[in-house]
Amino acid sequence: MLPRISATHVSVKSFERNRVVPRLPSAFMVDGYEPPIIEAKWQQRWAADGFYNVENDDPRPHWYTLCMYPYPSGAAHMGHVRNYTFGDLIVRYRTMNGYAVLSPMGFDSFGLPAENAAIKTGRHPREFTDERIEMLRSSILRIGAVYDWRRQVTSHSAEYQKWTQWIFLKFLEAGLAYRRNAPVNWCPGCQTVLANEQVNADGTCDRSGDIVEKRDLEQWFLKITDYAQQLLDDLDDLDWPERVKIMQRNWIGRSEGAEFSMAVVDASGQPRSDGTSIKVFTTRPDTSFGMTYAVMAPEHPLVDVVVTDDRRAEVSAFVATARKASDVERMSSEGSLDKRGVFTGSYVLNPFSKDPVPLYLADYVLMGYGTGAIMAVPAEDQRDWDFAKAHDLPILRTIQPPADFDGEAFTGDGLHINSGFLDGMGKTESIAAAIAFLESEGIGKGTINFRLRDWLVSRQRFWGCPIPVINCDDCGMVPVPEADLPVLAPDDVEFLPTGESPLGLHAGFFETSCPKCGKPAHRETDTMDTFVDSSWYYLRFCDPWNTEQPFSTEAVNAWMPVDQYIGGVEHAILHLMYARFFTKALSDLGVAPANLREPFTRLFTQGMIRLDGDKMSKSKGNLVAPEEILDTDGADALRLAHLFVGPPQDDVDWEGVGIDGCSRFLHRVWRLALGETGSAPADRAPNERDTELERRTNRLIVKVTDDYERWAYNTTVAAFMEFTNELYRYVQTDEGPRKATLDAAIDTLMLLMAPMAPHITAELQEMRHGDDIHRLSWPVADESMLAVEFVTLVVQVNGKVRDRIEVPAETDAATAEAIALASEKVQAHLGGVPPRKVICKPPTLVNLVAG
RNA sequence: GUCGGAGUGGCGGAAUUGGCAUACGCGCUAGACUAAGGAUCUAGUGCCCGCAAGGGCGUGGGGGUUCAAGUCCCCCCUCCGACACCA
Repeated sequence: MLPRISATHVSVKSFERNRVVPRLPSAFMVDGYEPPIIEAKWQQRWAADGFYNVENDDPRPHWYTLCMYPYPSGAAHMGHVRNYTFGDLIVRYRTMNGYAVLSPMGFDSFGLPAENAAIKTGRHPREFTDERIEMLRSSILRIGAVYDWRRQVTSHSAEYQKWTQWIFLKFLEAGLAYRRNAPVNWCPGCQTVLANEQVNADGTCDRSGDIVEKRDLEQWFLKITDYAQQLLDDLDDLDWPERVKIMQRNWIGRSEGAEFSMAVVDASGQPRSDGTSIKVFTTRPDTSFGMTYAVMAPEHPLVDVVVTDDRRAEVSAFVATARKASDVERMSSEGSLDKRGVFTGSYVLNPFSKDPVPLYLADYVLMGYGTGAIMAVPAEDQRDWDFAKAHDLPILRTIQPPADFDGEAFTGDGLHINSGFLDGMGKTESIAAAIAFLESEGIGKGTINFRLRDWLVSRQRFWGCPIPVINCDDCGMVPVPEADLPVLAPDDVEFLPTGESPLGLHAGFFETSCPKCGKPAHRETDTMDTFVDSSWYYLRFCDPWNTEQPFSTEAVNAWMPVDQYIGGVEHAILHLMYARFFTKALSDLGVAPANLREPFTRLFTQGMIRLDGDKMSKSKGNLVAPEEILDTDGADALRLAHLFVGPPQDDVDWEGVGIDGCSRFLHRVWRLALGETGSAPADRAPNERDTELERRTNRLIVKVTDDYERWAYNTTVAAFMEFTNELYRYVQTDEGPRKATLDAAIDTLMLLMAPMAPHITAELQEMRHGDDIHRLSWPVADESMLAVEFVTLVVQVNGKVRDRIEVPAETDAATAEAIALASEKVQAHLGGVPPRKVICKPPTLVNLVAG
């Protein structure tokens, strides 16, 4: 019987035509291991028997394993294979350890590719998406991963959209969702707004190549900044990779400082009649005496007020340029700082020195951070230094730099000078004193600033979840009543290559009536960022059948928080931050349980797959398709290869993934388990060699269990190979194997390998014993068999290994020293002189320090 | 620029707590089986000197701590990733 292999790989015609050697299972002719056949068999059985479907009231202890739900891009690629291999082995391992494991799968099914395809082909994105979901689903099945498919969630389904919109309305009601004008990326070629990820690094449009501009448009935001401090604080308790936590901390960007107002004055220090002042934020209020000018962002609302008439023309020109400038131009103007700022003609009064200092506009000050204006202290800030040099502004040191300091701005700590009442103080002390001064003067206070901005969630797109709001000329913005949810995008739409969302052009969707007054009104045509969908899907998995609410608190309590979340490190910031924000907000709104403050207890971020150093992706055209390997070497070999290639968190180069070695190993296991290698087993009392193998078997249980717990899967596979090599030697000895010993060794190996190579172990277990390996319990080592009888005593002279001696494991220090000194090799290196010092770590090491 | 991660044989990597560097696999070499081998089995394989016994060197580079350093400390180099004017 031939294994089922797709015709293109074995047909003689294709062989001759392509002159390519077809990829055949390396050893299928010599043993009965035919992965495509047994894998299909077991996958069908797992799908049919529902063993991995779990109920919320399952009496076993609960465990929730989740892989980040994928965007349905078609057949699975190697990144999926890697991700789901990790997830699946945990599901199977935890199940064998007696847990009820929730392992759901769903699809992040809104997004641009489907919409772009619709524009290209005219097909509705839903059709396209549903098709892709089926492709991905079936190729995930072929990896052998098991899920509770009853719980599948797709973000474009009507039910899911209904609850996404319901949650949005809750946020709106609570003031967590709001609308305001914001600058967005506008592509003049496509006549539409672009998401940041659609803008290339050089500031051009991903699709048309036009230079993207900034435009002000009404946009929807979610108030994640309300949670900035909590999002920062709660990171500490999460069992997450440290680098992800660091990235999140940096993204939140908390900084302590002070905020204070300065009166706008003329050159002589006379305040304006309207009493205008500007507010600045600084982290270094202690350096205020060194402020020799101040700067506002070009977008600052007071620009028009403070600019003097003689400067107006120049300032207006500067503001216009700065606003129009793309990010590219802003960056390329580096080095020409004189052109990146302009004097307003006004001054502000330095409240510390009481001196008037010039007020500038410069594009290095951002409206979106702090107050949009700064005090400039060139002596202690390098950007201010550079700007001061370019504009011939004075520089006054307020901190004494060390004698050997040869830099420009000095940002370190030191004693204050030229600083009035702060003179002689260090940094910490003077910051406190400066804040106290601002407060006593009533012009400022200590404040905390975050870099984190509110989350812009509106997208001018069709293929996303519509924002459930109606705009009425009389009533303004009116939420869609809950009974009318979900608001769904229409089916009969035309996709034009203009880039404009078809929702606004579709009268049936756009034209509606106001739920409040009943007059004609218009639907909101913006849809939500797909990150909104992925911010709560893990909650829906707990209760996917609920038609009354997005999920019940009981169901969520049964599983949340996720015990193990697995995904790519590319989501380290946005997705994980948004999901954490949603969990906290839903908890505060009473939708999620009050005590659920974090969604993901443990996070694992896997490395990327590269090909010759490049990130493997469809757009780069360097994909290695898993299908071919699944058709030949099989899913188990592919899974093992992914696990064996290196530590799970590291990036891997596809070249290094050794399928052949893993396939060969599985064939070896197959032949061993079915007695196709070595001498016939005998029934006998255990001899020394048998007992040693039993000890090794028990040690393997300990080693592998430990490895599973600490994600050291590459060394687990190595241990399996090592053990199998040992068994080969064992069965090939003259006296042959002892049946009971060999069977126990192989049975144990099967159990330990089952989560990683689920098909072959299931098949062999069934052939050997007629039962189902995945329903058996994880093995426990026999403590009495873990002892080691003999160990190698390493003898060093001056730290260099000079001899190795087998000694009983219970050898004590004195004996070890005596044995070491008795070694001829050691004596030769000591040169007959007794050692000056002896370090003894019995029973494995003695280091003799020569005199 | 700032922050983070990494650098070990020809290659992927192992060494969990400062204690035998290079487990396991790939590749390569030799042998066995064979009509044949891109199958299978067995053995060898860090580099240098040496017939061998043995010796020397060796974890990006330089210094240090220690009886002992891939592992700890300081400086430097290279590569990768994230954020990029955040006051």
